[in-house]
Amino acid sequence: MNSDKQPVVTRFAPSPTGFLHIGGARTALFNWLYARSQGGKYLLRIEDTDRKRSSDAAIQAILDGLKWLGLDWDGEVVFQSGRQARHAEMVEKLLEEGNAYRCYATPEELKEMRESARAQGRRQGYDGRWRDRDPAEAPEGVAPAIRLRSPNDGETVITDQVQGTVRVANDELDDMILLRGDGTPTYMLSVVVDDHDMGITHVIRGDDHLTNAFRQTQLYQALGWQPPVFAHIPLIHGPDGAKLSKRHGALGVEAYRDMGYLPAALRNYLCRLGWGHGDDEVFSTAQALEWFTLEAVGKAPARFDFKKLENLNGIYIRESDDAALVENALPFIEEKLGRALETDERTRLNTAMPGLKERAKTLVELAESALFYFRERPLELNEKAANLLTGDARAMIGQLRDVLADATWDVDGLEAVVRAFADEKEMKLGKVAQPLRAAVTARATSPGIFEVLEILGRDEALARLQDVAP
RNA sequence: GACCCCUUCGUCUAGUGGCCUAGGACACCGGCCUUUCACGCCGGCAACACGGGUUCGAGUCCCGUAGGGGUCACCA
Repeated sequence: MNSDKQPVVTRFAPSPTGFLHIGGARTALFNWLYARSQGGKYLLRIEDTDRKRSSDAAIQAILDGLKWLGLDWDGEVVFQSGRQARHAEMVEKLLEEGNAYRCYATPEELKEMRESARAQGRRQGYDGRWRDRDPAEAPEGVAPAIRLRSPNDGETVITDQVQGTVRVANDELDDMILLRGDGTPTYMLSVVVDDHDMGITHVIRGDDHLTNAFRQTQLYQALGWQPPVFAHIPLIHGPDGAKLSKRHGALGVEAYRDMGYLPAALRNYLCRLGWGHGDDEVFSTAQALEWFTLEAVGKAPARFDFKKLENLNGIYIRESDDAALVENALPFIEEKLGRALETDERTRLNTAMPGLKERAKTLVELAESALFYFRERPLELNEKAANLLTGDARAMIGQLRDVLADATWDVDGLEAVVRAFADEKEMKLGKVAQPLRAAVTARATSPGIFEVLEILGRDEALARLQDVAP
């Protein structure tokens, strides 16, 4: 597909003003998928040009989030803040060639400009008042910003891999600031210079950047550089249909981790948001790698649906192997329990896992449902369990305990005894099994009760029965 | 407001002019299985925003309308 061209290089370029939110995670995923599927490189660049709004904690959260998601990047992380000299150098070149100019307009002036433009219903933006003005007229003591002298005629066209051909009239675009009055580079300048210097061939990002792409294209042209291939992917929206952002309901990926979602499930789900491969719903990352193309990315924004993620996560949990699930669920269990699990308890957890994982959609649910195995007697009954253990039921449990004491302690042996007991009492199995479950697990739902009894062990199980018997 | 983008079941989507009386998945509602809850299986509900064209034929192409979204900083 790309055989006669240079190798693909993509990048994910978050600004460290907060955690890695779900939209960013998907952008990273798509960049990663595209680069990896093309045999190219996927780089990471932290856009910390605005030092005031950036934080080390945010940088760490982003790195951690990407690692947790399994989106490993090539090479060293590039910090944009470390490249300011290079950015300024390019502006110098632009200035020399007459493609940029100094602008002495004050913030107040600019504000006025915007307000009157809005009032008159005109395009908002800088009016170019210093574009051709003699620098000799520069006011005293004002540090100028440097603006790009962008074309006023014609149009700028982008051939976007997702959005198609998009064009805008050049007079819609004002002269953007490249270097602030204090000499620091703006985002527009930095991205272009960095993407160029890093050899980025494909810029895949949220389509909230689509309009930026026009300005950036003009900058590329002024610099005499070949613009990268653009692919603006639609945003992820919240349930209300509005852009999901840090200040609008978006959660950091660590929140998904804490809610007990598996990285593989989240990757799979994110793939299905805006991209698809026919009717395929559940597929591995390896398969996504085989199938992924930018062409198949849709143009319409998608809403985030927790129910579907949850369903997918349940599938991944069921398909996970027991040992891995023990590792993954352990932190959740220990946190709820308030203590670490002993070695033999971990073994028990592993043994119980097939029954547990069948009915959990998240690691949190999995942990919750496993707790009864490790709680200490006497168990605190939840409401439903308490309702099950009526006076009659407790009396029955007392008798059942005695017959159970002589049972062969495995699933078959236990089931045989309980069924015989129910027959003898002329009770339906459920009438016996439910109180039994309540007594042993302190809940009304659990894995198969005979399996639970076996895993719990004779002594512990009988003691728990004794606890609720009259 | 200006510019740009979008529009198939509640949600994610398949669909690239005839295979569509529109398919799948999640959710929802029934049923089966069953010691509970899940799982699994079976069945059901449910959509081409609207209006004009083009065409023998339109969910698919064109135009318009409506609705939604994004962007308009010396933020990124």
